[in-house]
Parts: sequence; C-alpha cells; structure tokens
Amino acid sequence: MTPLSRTLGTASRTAGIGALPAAARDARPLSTPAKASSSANADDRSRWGRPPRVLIVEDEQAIAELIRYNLSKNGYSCEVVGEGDEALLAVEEQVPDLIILDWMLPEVSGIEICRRLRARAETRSVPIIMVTARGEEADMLRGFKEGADDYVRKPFSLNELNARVDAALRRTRVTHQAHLLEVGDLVLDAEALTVSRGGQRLHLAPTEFRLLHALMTSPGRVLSRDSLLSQVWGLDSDVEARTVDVHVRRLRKALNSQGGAGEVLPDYIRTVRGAGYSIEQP
Amino acid sequence: MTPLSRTLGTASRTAGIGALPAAARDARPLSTPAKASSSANADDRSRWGRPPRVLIVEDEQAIAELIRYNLSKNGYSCEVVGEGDEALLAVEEQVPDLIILDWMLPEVSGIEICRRLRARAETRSVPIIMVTARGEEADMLRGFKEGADDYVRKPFSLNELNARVDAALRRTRVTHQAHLLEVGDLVLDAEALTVSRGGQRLHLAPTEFRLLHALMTSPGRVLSRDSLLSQVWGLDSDVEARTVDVHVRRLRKALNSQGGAGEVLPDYIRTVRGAGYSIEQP
DNA sequence: AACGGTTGTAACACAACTGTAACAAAACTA
DNA sequence: TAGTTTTGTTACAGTTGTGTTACAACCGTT
Repeated sequence: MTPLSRTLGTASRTAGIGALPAAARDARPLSTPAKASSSANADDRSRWGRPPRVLIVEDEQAIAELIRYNLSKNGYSCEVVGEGDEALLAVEEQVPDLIILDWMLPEVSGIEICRRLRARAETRSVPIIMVTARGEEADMLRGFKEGADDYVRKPFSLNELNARVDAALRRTRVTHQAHLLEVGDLVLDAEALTVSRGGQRLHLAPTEFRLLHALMTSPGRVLSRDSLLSQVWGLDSDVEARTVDVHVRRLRKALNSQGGAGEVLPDYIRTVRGAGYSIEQP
Repeated sequence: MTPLSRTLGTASRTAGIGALPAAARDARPLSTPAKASSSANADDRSRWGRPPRVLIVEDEQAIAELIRYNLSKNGYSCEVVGEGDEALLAVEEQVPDLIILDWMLPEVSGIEICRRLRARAETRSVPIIMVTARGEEADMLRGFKEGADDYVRKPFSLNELNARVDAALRRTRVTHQAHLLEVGDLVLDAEALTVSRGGQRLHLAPTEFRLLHALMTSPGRVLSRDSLLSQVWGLDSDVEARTVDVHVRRLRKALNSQGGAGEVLPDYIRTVRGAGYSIEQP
C-alpha cells in the first residue's frame, strides 16, 4: 500500500550513469569485485562474515608467535596451543576454520591429532596444514595419508604459508573469486563491470548486475530468494522476497533480448519452483 | 630444470575421509549419506566410477612422461599436452578431474591458463597443481592468487606429487560429490536440484523431487508410507498415507516416460506390498 | 524544476502443483 | 472361485508459486 514511504537507511545507492553504471561506488557488502590485493584479508572477511579462525598447534614458542603475528596481520583470528591435548580441547570448544599443525609435538604426535580430527564428523572437513622440520619425506607422505590437506617444510616462507592458508580456506568455499566469470557465452567482468553475451555488450542496471554476479558465482546451484536477497541487497535489508522475481524478470529481458529486435534467445536463468533461481547454459 | 629425485617404490596410500553434511538451506528436509572408506586408489575409482582423469600440461617431454608414467601406475588416466592452447582445447573437449600445470610454458603462460580455467563455470572447481622451476616465490604467490590449489617445486619427489594429487582429489570428492546421489543411470543433484536419467534432464515437481531424494538416500531399502510421509512431508503433517501412492505414480511417470514419446522405460521404483516402496536398478 | 533511468511494491493473470476421493486392477486369503 | 485387502490410476477442485505489468518514489543530472 505505502509506496516507498520509508526512508532509505543508507543513502548509498547509485543510479543512472550512462554506459554501465554499477556497484562501483555503491559500497554494497557482498558484491565486491575481486581485488588485486595480495592477501585474502578483506575478501575472506566478507565471505565468512567474520575473520576466519585459525588454530595453530606448535610447541616452539618463537615459531608459533611468528605464525600468529603473520596471520593476525592478515586479518585472521588465531589461537595458539603448544600441545596435542590442548589442541583437541580447543577444537572441542570451537571448531576452527583451519588448523596449522606441527608434526613434531611433545606428547601426542601430530599424526595422532590428524587422525582424531578426521575421525570426528565436525572436524572432518577442516583443512589441516602440516608443518614439519626439513625434508622428512616419509613424514610428509604419512601426513597426507592421514588426511592432511597441505604440507609446509621448515624453514618456510611466511608468504608461502599465507598463500597456502588462503588457498585452503578458499577451497572450503568452493568459489574462487575471479573477476571474470563465464557461463556458456555469457561473460561477466566484475572489475570492468561489464556483461556480454556472445561478444555483444549488454546494458544492465546496477541491481541486475549484482544479481547476475551472485548467480554466476555459483553456476548451476539453486539460490533461494532469501539467499539472493542477502547477497544482492545486503544482509540487513527489508526488501520483499518477491522483489527478486521482478529483478529476475528484468535481468532475463536484458540477457535474452539481443539488440533491439524482437528476437528472443534461450534463457540462462532457470526457475526452480519452490526453491529459487539458478544460472546455467541453456 | 631436469633432475628429479628418485622414484620410491611403494604406492601405498590411504585416505580416510567421509562426506561432510551438505547444507541445503533452501529445500525441505534433506539428508546426506555418509560413507566410510579406506584405500585411496580403489576408492578413487569407485567414487568416480572410473579412474580419475588427470591433464598434464608440461612442455618438457621427459618430465611430462615421467609424471604420466607415475600417475598411470597409480591408476590415474592421464593426458599430456605441451602447450597452453592445447590445454584449453583438451579441457574444452573433456573436463579432467585434476590439472597439473607447468608454470613456464612456451606460448600462453601458466598463469593465463589458470585464469581462463577459473573463469569458466565448468572448470572453476577443477583442482590445479602448479609445477614450477626452483623457488620462484613470486610465481608461487601469483599462482595461488589466481586460484591454483597447490604448488610443487622442481625438482620434486614423485611421491610428494602423488600425495598432493591424492589430497587434491580427495578434497574434490568431499566437497563436490557430497550432494550427488546415483542409482544406476539415475542421478540426483541436491544442490542444483536436478534429476537426470541417462544424461537426460528430467523435470520433477517439488514433492516428486523430495520423494525421489528420500528414496535415493537409501537405495534398495524399502521405505514405508509413514516413513516417506515424515521424510517428505515433514513429521507433523496430516496428509493421508494414500497420497504417497499418487506421488509415487507421478514420480514413476516422470522417470519412465523419457522425452515426450509414448515409450516406457523400465521402472526404478519397486512396490513392496504391505510394506512400501524402494528404489533400485531395474 | 524537470527529466530519464532505476527501484521496490502491489495487483492480477496464469500455469503448475497438490491432496483427496472414487473407481479399477491386482494380489492375497480362505 | 468369491471375497478381501492393497495398490494403480484418473479426475478434479483448491491452493500455491511465478510471470508480468503498471506505478509511484527515488536519484543524480541537466
């Protein structure tokens, strides 16, 4: 009944620019294009909604501290324990997003911890990065065999460790944040903020663009209206779920009506009744 | 960039990872099967239903051959290409389960390939292991940033490579296959919410889909109408038991009447008089 | 102040889906 | 074989979910 009588909480909405306006200035939380920055910091924060939690299991204080400092600097939340038992307790209390595990521990061996973690359902899929003294290949193989995800030799480069931590965390969230997304002949460039189909440039309104971006980030997967609302409109928006439908309609129109002619192309967006929408090759 | 460390004999590997619960925030009651497993190779075969396919992108013939030999010996199916273009073509033709990518390629650089692969929806989640000459740390960081999953320095140990290949595939299995249910040539994807028989996509109504999902969760097992009612309609529904029959009928129709023709395929759903229904290969 | 592009909502139309009842056809029992 | 129980099949009316359109508010620009 009441047409937009409410005040927009944030005045941060950008509208019409000529060519392809978009979310550039519009600091929408979840539509951030991939940044060329080195560590995944801001990126990971937005993906988890909180700094990823890393558990460091390392008995040599100096090294532990080094790792902790380094990761903290990159926006991770770290906890350090020096012994295997403590590690298991810490995990019991709160399951971390990633574990950095020294192989040579005083009491319970790294391998034992690894095995225990893999045995439990809650921790089965938590990535484990082993750290061990130089080239003990047998150890390394053993570690992989027990279900470790990655392996770093001491002495290691902090950059390398960072990179591996980022990679491991990225994997748990399957999507790699690339700035080019392709599905069939649909190409979305999250950096240039452009979309084209079959080489032909399309014009999308900002919301349409973010919607398409959300869909193309996980192609084939069905996204519910709620999920899209939080991705496209932000977690704290009071927009009706049906609004998504209208924007899907607009997006479809923009994608499928090539040129100005009345011709209609096959549809990329699939409606899944009772569930939501997904994008896939028609 | 020649030397490799010697080939250690053993091919013994184990992997003890099960599936992790798939979060389906959209649909109604869904549950995921969890299987236990032990041996990696036999396991990999059974998970994929075929030997995992590995694409090796490496211009130095000797090294390529060495890797190929080694992986083949361990039950992987390998394809070798020497250039970036070829790699992209090969992937176009058939998406491999894993890619081993040399960083230093003659024409198109490894990084470029990596980027291209990450852009395309079909290859976005294929794990990539980079291989590069001695500690070019900058390269490594770059690689991870572009979405590589792992990194191996030349000269590398074949055992290490094997271990990393296994670990990467194990991860794919965990994250990727968790939401796939298969019975015969029937495949249900709980994430994409799709069902196909013999590769042919089928259309199911929501209730039919949930019903099939319930049946496929425990193939071969007979589920009573009550049990199906609670799984599909929820524990607190006041739906007649006979309604199940009607939906089974609809589901059968959808599954067995391929295409639009009048032809009828063998039936996957078995009626057990006095007990209920079960799904199994016809 | 007017304007063109954009956005969220409401309202209606339409197609798809759902549960039930009723009858037909098996399957079992005696 | 006749009688009984269980399942298959069909039709239908009510319900729900989506597509579509129109519209007023909004924003930045002119």
